[in-house]
Amino acid sequence: MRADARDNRERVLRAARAAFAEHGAQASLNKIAQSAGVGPGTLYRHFPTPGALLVAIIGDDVAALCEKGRDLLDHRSPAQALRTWLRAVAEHATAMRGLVAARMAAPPAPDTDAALAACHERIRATGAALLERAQRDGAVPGDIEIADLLTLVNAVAWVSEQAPCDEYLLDRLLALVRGMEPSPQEEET
Amino acid sequence: MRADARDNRERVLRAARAAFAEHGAQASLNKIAQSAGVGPGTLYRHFPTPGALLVAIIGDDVAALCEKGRDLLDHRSPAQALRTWLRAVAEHATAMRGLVAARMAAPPAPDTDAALAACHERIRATGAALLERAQRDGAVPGDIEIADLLTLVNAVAWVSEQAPCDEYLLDRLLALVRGMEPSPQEEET
DNA sequence: TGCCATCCGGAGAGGATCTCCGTATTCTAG
DNA sequence: CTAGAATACGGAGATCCTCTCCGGATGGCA
Repeated sequence: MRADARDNRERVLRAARAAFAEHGAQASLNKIAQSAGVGPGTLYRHFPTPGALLVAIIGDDVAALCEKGRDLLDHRSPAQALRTWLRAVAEHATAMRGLVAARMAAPPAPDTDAALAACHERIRATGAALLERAQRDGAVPGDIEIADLLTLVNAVAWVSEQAPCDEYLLDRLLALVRGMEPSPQEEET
Repeated sequence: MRADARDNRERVLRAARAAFAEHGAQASLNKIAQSAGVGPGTLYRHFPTPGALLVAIIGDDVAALCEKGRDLLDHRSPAQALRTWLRAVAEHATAMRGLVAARMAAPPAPDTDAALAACHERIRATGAALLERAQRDGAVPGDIEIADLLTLVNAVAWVSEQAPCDEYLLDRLLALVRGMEPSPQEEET
């Protein structure tokens, strides 16, 4: 890749991050290109599909979530570790303001970009380890599947950001999920 | 209202129902007007805001849900009555293909149309009666609030329609909600 | 330094939302 | 029945968005 192309790619990515943080998923790709100082053609050449842009933006965050999940495998309370991690997933999804929700909430469809599917899989595998540990511990019902749990968490994150005026909605909704009931003593890590 | 205006309003409503059923929330209002045989100006005069069109479309369905809720108050199992009704709410939301999700999933914000807020309130009141009955019966934890429960159900409905290939996703996700665990013997009404 | 593969950027097609206002139609009063 | 007033229609058009295409600029290599 040529040096100028690499520069432009970085600038677009920075602009996209800022735009999505401010306007949510309905940020105009046009304006992202404009605020990055490139033409629309350049944006679409670097990121042909919305999924490509999404993966480029959240790739680092996904890695961070997976690492946090690995760390939490050592937590003394498996159930709390799972809850803490799922809450981090939800918060991350909320921070992306619908960008994640629109593309990642549901399980991958057959036509999903391969890179996006890979993100899904990494999150799923991390969550599966935490869930299995909590289930072996007996703290979480055994009939729960990680894919459904993640889908539900994403849905909760999505709906929470529809009501930005209610900052506790996310926590209340998470507490409505089986296996996510907070114990009074426990606090987050 | 003039007779021709009333006719046009009905035609727009029919076209809108069909379009939303086919294309989901992102149906083009332009094409709705076109398929109704009216100009865009006419559509926007009758329904100045998206909320107005939504309320006109789902008004009847909301009434039907409330009536179903009243009927279920006589059901022998309060918990199952609540579950059955919430599933009906979710199915209705799914049938609207994102139209409801986009506008009704979250609690009403201060700037919500009054009519839309009224729909919310009618659903909430119906659900509150069913929930309270189930809670008195001891079958559902007492710390659950109906507004949160409905928000969660709407979120579940929204995410389920993102994955149309998985027809059981809605039921699996609902089963993940506290107080919604199905008992093996019970069946729906 | 000069050439070529690579990349840029903006014009523009196509489509959506929403507004405005001249025109047409319905209703009503005489 | 008719004429005027009130009401409603509808489409042109302003504005924005997505996405494509290609002439021209530019970086990297021999």
